[in-house]
Parts: sequence; structure tokens; C-alpha cells
Amino acid sequence: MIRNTTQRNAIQDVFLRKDRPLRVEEILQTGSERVESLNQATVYRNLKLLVASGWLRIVKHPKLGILYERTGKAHHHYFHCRSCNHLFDLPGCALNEKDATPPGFTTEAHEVFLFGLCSGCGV
Amino acid sequence: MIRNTTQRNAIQDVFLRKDRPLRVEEILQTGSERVESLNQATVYRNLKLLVASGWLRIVKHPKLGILYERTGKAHHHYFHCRSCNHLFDLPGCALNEKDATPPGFTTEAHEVFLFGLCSGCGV
DNA sequence: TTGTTATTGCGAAAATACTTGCAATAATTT
DNA sequence: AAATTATTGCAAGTATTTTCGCAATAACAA
Repeated sequence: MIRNTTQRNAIQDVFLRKDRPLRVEEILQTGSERVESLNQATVYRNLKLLVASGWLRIVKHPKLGILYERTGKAHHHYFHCRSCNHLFDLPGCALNEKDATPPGFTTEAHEVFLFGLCSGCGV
Repeated sequence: MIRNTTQRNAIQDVFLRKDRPLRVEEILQTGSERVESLNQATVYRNLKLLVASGWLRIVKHPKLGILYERTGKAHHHYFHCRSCNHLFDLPGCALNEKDATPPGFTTEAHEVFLFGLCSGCGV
């Protein structure tokens, strides 16, 4: 039976408050603000548990590596800000999958990653 | 002074023959067909050297991890075939960067990864 | 052909990312 | 409140990928 722990609550709360894909390091660091003793192993164990339960999913970013994000959002692109180093979800899809696919190929999915400066860091 | 070695020649030849981004494992394996003694450390050392000299560049793929590809090609997208597991360059760009970028954000670069079946593996 | 040294092969070591054993703790049931 | 056991913290252990030390080899200059 799954128990309700302050550690797991803290981890989930980090996602709800940040509302963007997060790396393990940031989850641990931000979660530690609420549960001081929060341990890396605990974070990993809970991330695995939350992915298995469908509450989170894994995002593999070409620059940032592995991140975790809340499930339930529609297909979207990702924006990585080189200044604050955060990854943002960009609602919508500006890729014409058909145009992008060469003859003979069958595209089943795609991922788009943008790089630059976010609105908070630009100018 | 940089010398001309059969090992490095074999590694470069793999790229010229395959003409797609390659993982270390495939470089080592294919290169070994020409130079039987070819060692993993030698491959890593030469990849680093070829990247430094501008002959190769690193591609970080969200599924395949780190690959190496010849420099000199125009911006393009990548297609990963789930059947043969190869990564293909797709000439051209079907992403409208402006449409993809939210107000206030500044996009400086982007990467597009498609997934599906290549022409050799589909139907 | 000989000398110099870049390069290689090999095994060990490092770096990174994640997992596990285990005793202690704490959430939940009874 | 007591019993049960999921969960945690900690440290050690895995797994994977890349690098390094070093002696042997081989490319190139002279």
C-alpha cells in the first residue's frame, strides 16, 4: 500500500509550483527547502514511482539530459534558455510533420527543442 | 605534427561511407573491419581530435545519446528509425521558428528529431 | 636507415548517473 | 496504543561511458 509521505509530497509540490520540466538536481535542491533531510536516493525512488504511476514522464533533452515533467499536457515543444538554464514548455506545435518527412519515411512522433533567451532573461 | 595513421584513416572512412551520424560503438565496430586491432580508446582519442579540428561535430540525440557527424552540412533535421536504429539526416527545415517562438522569447537555434520508420524498413 | 615522437593498445582509473542493502523511521491498520 | 511494513537516510555498490598512464609501435624527418 502506498503511503503519504512528506518527502513525496514535497517532490510533487516542486513540480506543481515550478510547472516546467525539472532535473533531478533541481528537484532535490528545491525539495530540500521543505524537507531538509531529503535524500537523493529518495528523490530517485519517488521519481521512478511517480513515472510508474503515470504522474510524471521522462523528457530526454539533447543539452540538459534527463528531466521529469508532469503528464497530461498536450504535445508541445521545449525551449531552453541559455541564461537561466531553465527548460520551458511551449504550447502548440509549429512543425509540419508531413513537410518534414521525406518520401518513403513514416514519421510517428517528433520532438522540437528551441534554444535562446526566455522572456525573463532577454534584453 | 599530426601523423597519418591507418586507424584514423579507417575512422574517417567510416564516416565517409556511412554518411550519417554515428555512435562510438558503430564507429569502433565498423572501423575494426579495416583495422582489426582498433581500440576503443583510439576511437575516442581520434573523435576528440577530429572534433577539435572541425572535421566532425557532436550530435546529442534525445534517444540515442551522443553521436558524431561530419561537418559542412547545412542545418537539417534528424530521423531515427525504430527498426534499424539508424539516425538519418533530413535535408531542409520544416520548422517555422518564428511561429514556434512565444512573445518575449528569442530563439537562436533549434533542433528537430523525428521518429518512425525509414524507407528501408517501412512496409 | 636511424632518430624522434605522435599514436596506439591495453588495462586501470575517473566521471556520471543511478541503484541497492540495511537499519531506523514513520504512516497506516487494527 | 501497538503492530505492521512502506519509506527514508546513508553509504556503498552498479552501470555506463569516457579518460589516462605507460610501454610498445609506427609515421615521418633527416
